[in-house]
Amino acid sequence: MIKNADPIAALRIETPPATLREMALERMRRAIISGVFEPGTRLVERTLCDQLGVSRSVIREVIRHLEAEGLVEMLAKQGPIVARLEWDDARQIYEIRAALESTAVADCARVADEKVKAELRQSLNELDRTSQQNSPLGILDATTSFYRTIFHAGGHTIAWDIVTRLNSRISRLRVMTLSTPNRTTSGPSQIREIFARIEKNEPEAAAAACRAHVKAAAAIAESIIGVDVT
Amino acid sequence: MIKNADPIAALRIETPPATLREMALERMRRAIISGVFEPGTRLVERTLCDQLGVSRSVIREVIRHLEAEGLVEMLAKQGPIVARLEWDDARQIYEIRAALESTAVADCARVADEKVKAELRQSLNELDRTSQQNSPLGILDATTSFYRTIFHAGGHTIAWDIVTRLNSRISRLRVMTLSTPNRTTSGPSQIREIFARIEKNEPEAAAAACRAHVKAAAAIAESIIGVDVT
DNA sequence: GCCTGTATGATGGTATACCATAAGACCGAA
DNA sequence: TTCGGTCTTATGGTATACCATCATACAGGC
Repeated sequence: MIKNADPIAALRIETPPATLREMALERMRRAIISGVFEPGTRLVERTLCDQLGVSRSVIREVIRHLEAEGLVEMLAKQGPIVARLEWDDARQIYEIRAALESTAVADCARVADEKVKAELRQSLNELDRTSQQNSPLGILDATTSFYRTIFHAGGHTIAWDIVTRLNSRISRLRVMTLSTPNRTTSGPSQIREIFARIEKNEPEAAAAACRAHVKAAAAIAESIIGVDVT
Repeated sequence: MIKNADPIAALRIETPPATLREMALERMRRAIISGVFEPGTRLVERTLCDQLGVSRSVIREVIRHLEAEGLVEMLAKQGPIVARLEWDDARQIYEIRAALESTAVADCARVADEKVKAELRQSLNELDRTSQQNSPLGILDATTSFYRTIFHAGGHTIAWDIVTRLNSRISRLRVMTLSTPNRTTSGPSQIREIFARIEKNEPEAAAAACRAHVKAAAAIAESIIGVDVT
């Protein structure tokens, strides 16, 4: 690391990112993603004020943010609700993920050095651990960190933002997908395949493996929710 | 069209989308995209209140939305500024566009019927007209409508949202790119190539043409702003 | 009994008031 | 002249007040 090349920068006092709004945003987002608020649930502003202990200004600004993220929908004359997810949207999201992730994986395979590979290996171990424990949330975290490493290694920070946002929109679906019995075993093996190709620096093969992985996830998702999930 | 199969639906009174916030959002977005507010410009809330004639609540919620869109950055303890665009970000955006647009183009080429092709042809005519007039903004509109048709024909509505949002972040760059002399001629010809492949329903060739088009745009953009645009 | 009109309460849209803080101007002393 | 301190003010963060509107419930007439 070359971090201490600039010791002066290290002196900077970190401003606590602790505006009420940011905290509320984080809580709300997690609440929606983790399913505390079901899709379609009305988000009554004054109620949220009580629940989060902040004023309506804060709540409303948070809702604007979540709206732009696609996690919240505004019904005219009725206010915000947790966005519903139609299968067609989910299908598209999986397609986009396939495109972005396979591109990132390929680039990662091109440039991956030992350091990156070590990080990936660590995520894989975490993945093994969590999938043996049959912990969907843990698997999700491990998978996330695996892909985060890949995207950042290839310099795809913006694509990573997009993927993160898309994933939050299908989070419930992902958890359900991960709970599928055969997924618990096939998922990790597919990810291992991606890593194997990256390790050998084979961009095309890695990308193909990645596309297969996403495609499999999409297929399982479709089989679970079939036509629509409200 | 089977529209009048349900004449009752036609009775529905369209709710005017006219909340102050939505109007303000639209104005602000256009102002930023069209360059009325330069990148880095501070967006002082009270000033905007006067300029738009609305209250701070509205302005702040609009800023939250634009922040989530990536058009506005928040500086801690300083407030919002118009997002700056680093070349690396622009580079990534062009890459993502290449991935999403080529996928959409390929799908469009697979399913395009006469109706879609007619729409595309119309956009192309518009493109010719505007590029002869040397009107960058007109060219942008025509190109946008060309791609919108493509994305919607293939059912890529979410990808279209993403691309739209990404494009707004590099809008200034796009206008500058379009003003380049050789771009004025090469751009339309590349788009015509894409259309020609779609017309013949050749997905692979269409996608390749699309990638070439985006790549060329990115190259010109890079040559213009080189290392960074603040 | 059902339909219609009305009243009331809940809710979102909008505006404004208050506060803490940080940046900049100003001033005085070494 | 320059450094340090203080004061002012601009600004964002937060809370609250007010209003228009919509949904629900209820009452009355056919």
